[in-house]
Amino acid sequence: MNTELSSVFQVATKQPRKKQEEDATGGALRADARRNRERLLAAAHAVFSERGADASLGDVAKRAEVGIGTLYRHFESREALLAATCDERLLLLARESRERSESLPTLEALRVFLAELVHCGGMYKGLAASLGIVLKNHTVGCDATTAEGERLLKAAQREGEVRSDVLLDDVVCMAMAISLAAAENGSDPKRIPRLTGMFFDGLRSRPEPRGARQR
Amino acid sequence: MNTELSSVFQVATKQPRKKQEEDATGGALRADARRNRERLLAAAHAVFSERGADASLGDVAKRAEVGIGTLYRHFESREALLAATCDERLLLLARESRERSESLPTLEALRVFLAELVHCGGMYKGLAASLGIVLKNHTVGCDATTAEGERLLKAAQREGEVRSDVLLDDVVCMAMAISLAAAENGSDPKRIPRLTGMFFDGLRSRPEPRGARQR
DNA sequence: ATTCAACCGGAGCAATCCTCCGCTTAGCAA
DNA sequence: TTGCTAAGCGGAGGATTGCTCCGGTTGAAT
Repeated sequence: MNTELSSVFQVATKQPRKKQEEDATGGALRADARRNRERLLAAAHAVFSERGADASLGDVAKRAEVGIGTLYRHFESREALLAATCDERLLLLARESRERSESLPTLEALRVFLAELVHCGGMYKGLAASLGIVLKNHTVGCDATTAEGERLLKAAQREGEVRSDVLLDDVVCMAMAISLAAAENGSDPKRIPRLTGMFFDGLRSRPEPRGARQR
Repeated sequence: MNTELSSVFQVATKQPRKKQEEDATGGALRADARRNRERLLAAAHAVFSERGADASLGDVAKRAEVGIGTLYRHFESREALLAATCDERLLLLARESRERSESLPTLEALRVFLAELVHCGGMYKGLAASLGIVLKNHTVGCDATTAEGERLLKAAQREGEVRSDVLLDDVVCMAMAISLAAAENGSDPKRIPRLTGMFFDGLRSRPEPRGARQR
């Protein structure tokens, strides 16, 4: 939680040794390095898919037919690797959300965004637990998703639809929780929409002062 | 994380070998066994307090001046040990809640219960991540807390104050999430009440039909 | 005092994480 | 082509930790 989801903040993501210019996609790498990076990503996706987000990194390296040292050189930590592995998906999430928000009311766009985030947390078993840390890795996808979330939230708040004191981290955290709950075995399938809905209602600005309504 | 908070359900808690009659408190144990059990609990509390809920169990045994085997004989898993360690606290939580609910409106009692649960999740660093599993251990305290939560929730639902489709697990899960968020370093102190409040608003029955309210 | 089920303890195996450093090679310049 | 060297490779190995197993010990009932 687990493993360690003890301290939930940090920054991470450091490319090979120096000169990473071309951002996290690995642009300025030597040919062999680039090839290995791609192999690692593919292997990671495969292994995480079938064994969960806390699979052995040794297995990932093995599957990529690469030394464990190589894995660690490319990805500083499990979270960095996870972030890189989810990158495309997150990028897509952000892009689609942006498009959607042009034809949807802000609040609705935010709701779908949240639902997608929850869904993303279920990408690999156990991913939800570290989604918070993962999103802090400055990957193209992570940054895009974070930015988009911030944008939607701020907009909804400007429109008076959402409590003004809520932070994006609050939202991310709740998305994690919901993903987590969804992963419980024996959990009924309606739980996700139920929790998402509840959370969303709580997010909204209060229409009436509230005190009223007895019993 | 999770360590490892991958699969979140299970039952656990099995006393020594057989004849545990007197429930989890360890009534029918041999004198030496009982003594060791108590030492382990004290040590566990100490170690978990200073190193977090995912501290090495070897350290716990060492601090208790007991073999690691003894630890595992008494507590089947880390979660069982955690549950036993939190037992008193949970028992108190349940008792106080019950008393409180006699002088408070149900909804308010439920709110305080939730807040207390969140607070309890912060008892040891990293405890929140496994609170769900921990509560599933059939300890006196766990059972009492679960029962009390169920009672309050059901009552609030009967009174029409809370959505009728919500389950206790949903509530526990959200409490975990909030505890978790509170543990982030750099997290502002107002986050807990904010999140608890939001969650609570979401929990409540909707007064209006739904569609209404524009903007 | 005798007996034995219950209990103790820690050696030891297995799984992981992550670092460290000697060897290899891509890619550039002459 | 050849030579050079920084960048990259890879895996041995130290350090943790989890958990099991079993020979030896002891409480307590008779």
